[in-house]
Amino acid sequence: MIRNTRQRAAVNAVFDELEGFHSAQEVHARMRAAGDTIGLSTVYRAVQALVDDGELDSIRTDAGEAIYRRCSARHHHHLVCRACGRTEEVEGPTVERWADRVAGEHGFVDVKHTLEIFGTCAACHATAAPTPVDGPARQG
Amino acid sequence: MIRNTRQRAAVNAVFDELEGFHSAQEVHARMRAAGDTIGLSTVYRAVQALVDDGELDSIRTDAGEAIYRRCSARHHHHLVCRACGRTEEVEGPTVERWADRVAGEHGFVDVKHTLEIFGTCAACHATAAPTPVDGPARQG
DNA sequence: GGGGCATGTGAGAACTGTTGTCGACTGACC
DNA sequence: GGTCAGTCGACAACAGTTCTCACATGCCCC
Repeated sequence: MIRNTRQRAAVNAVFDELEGFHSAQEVHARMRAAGDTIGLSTVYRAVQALVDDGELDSIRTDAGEAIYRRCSARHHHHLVCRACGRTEEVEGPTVERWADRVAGEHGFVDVKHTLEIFGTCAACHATAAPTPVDGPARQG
Repeated sequence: MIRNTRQRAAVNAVFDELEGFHSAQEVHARMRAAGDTIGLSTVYRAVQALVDDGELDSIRTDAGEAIYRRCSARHHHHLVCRACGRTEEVEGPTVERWADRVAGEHGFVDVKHTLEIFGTCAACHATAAPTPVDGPARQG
């Protein structure tokens, strides 16, 4: 039996309010700052449950930290500003087809792929800013 | 001044011998097993230096561990078997163009992207095997 | 070839993000 | 309201990585 608890709903609500990707630690800190007494373990559990339910998408930063974002259910990719963390969902049927075809040509089955695009958004390009979300160590 | 040390050359040599992706810990264990007295810190330093030099490519597993592989210099992506860790380099000019175009349409500049394809290779598909290299938590 | 010194090394501590543990709590079903 | 499995929260434990610091050594200059 899966319960609807106050804590889980609260974590869910936080992602409703937030734009872009945020780490579990960040969500925890934000909730504690807002007066919520939720534990860090609970935030991790709630976030993972939401990922399992398909409510959130998770990616890993270059630093190895998992970050999360409320996403649409359909398959898509992310265009992430490495300066402000702003995220756009983008769809690429071309890429899906290409990935499936290439995998098939090499005899691979049960294929999934990860694709994230990192760049500097127009707004941040004008004003140099710090780097909350790291891009890839190397193009690959 | 960057020195040519025995240790750095040894780490480099290990990747010459290895196929597929391997973690720093794994390389360290392998070198120790071979009688080398290299320290773990040194392996991390050497590996990062090689990544900086473009000699190695690094990606993160879903578990957050950084894994490395000797790669060709040109831009490419990886097709990784999640059962045996076998890796194929694949090139996708279609994808490169798509990523640049999409980023451009959203006003993003200085764009880089990560793309990894995870699947089960033909050989492993026949024989169920354990999972040394995790795929993505969710397609994205 | 030898001296000097900046750079690299290695062992282990420290740090960070994440997961596991355990007693207490609580929401759903009766 | 009673029962009990699922959940909570504090904290310990864990894994991967980075930092520290005393010591070693490769390279430049003579």
